Amino acid sequence: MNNAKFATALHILSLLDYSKDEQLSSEYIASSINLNAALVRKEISNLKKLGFISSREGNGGGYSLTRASSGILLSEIYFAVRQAPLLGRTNSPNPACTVGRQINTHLDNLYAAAELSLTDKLKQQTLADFTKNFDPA
Amino acid sequence: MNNAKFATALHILSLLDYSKDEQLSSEYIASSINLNAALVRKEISNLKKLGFISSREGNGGGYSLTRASSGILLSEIYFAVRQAPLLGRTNSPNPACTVGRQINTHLDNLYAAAELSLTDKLKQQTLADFTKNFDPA
DNA sequence: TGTACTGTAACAAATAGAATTACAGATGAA
DNA sequence: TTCATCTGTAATTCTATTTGTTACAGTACA
Repeated sequence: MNNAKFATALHILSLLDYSKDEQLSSEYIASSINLNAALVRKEISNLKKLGFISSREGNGGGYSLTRASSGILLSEIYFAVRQAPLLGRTNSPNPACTVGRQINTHLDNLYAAAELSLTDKLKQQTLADFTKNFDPA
Repeated sequence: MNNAKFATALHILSLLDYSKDEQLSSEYIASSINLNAALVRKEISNLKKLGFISSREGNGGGYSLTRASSGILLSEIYFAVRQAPLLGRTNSPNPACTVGRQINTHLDNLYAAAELSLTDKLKQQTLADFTKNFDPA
């Protein structure tokens, strides 16, 4: 995870939670994140598929949360943007070597356990918990 | 962490632990990982600085572990190769926006807590624990 | 003195990520 | 009905990161 997807997704969702009653445009969101509006729409398209966000096209349209932020776990957001193993990819080692032949199995187990401890932690906090950190000013 | 550094480092250290009494050459290690020998030497140069490995130049030279594998925590290996925040980088949001101005502080806190839960997990296992998973065949 | 190594730098290639542009389609309002 | 304002999405370029390659100086054993 060397990209900014998690930060971007959480920023988007925080904004939508923070402005619960309005539809926010991709342009507005993009200017808050300081990112291209098309990229925002792309990331939102992913978050829509997963049911976090709904959109309205056309004049006056925009985005809003579909679920209560108090029910959205940060771990769900993590899974929504996760695209690669947390600890990086593995190599394609030499099967003729005792260590090479077995290491990816052991790495996979280790990575799974490590990632689980991280997601367990993220499970303890909701989007609502996160957004209530923000000072209204 | 979208690279294979952790897997590579752990592979190198596993080999050295597995062949405790011999000096292994970068060529040998590279062929087990299926990686270029110069890259192996480069990663080893990092692990040397941190005291995990010592080397001997010249004919018959190579690499060996300097510390007992039972005293090397997997969390130490993680820190040795860590180069970016685990959950990815943050954006450079708009300071004129209430959310934008504050989000990186909150993200940093969250990232720190999440990473800690992962490293705590890795702390529970040593290199020796890891290598004893390997069947000798 | 030759051979087998490490150490390291310079460079090239491949891949991934981010940014840009463009435009079709939807929708509300004048 | 027509205009302006949006979303949705694809195509493309740009940039950074990661990996791979080559080369060669320096070290040490035989």
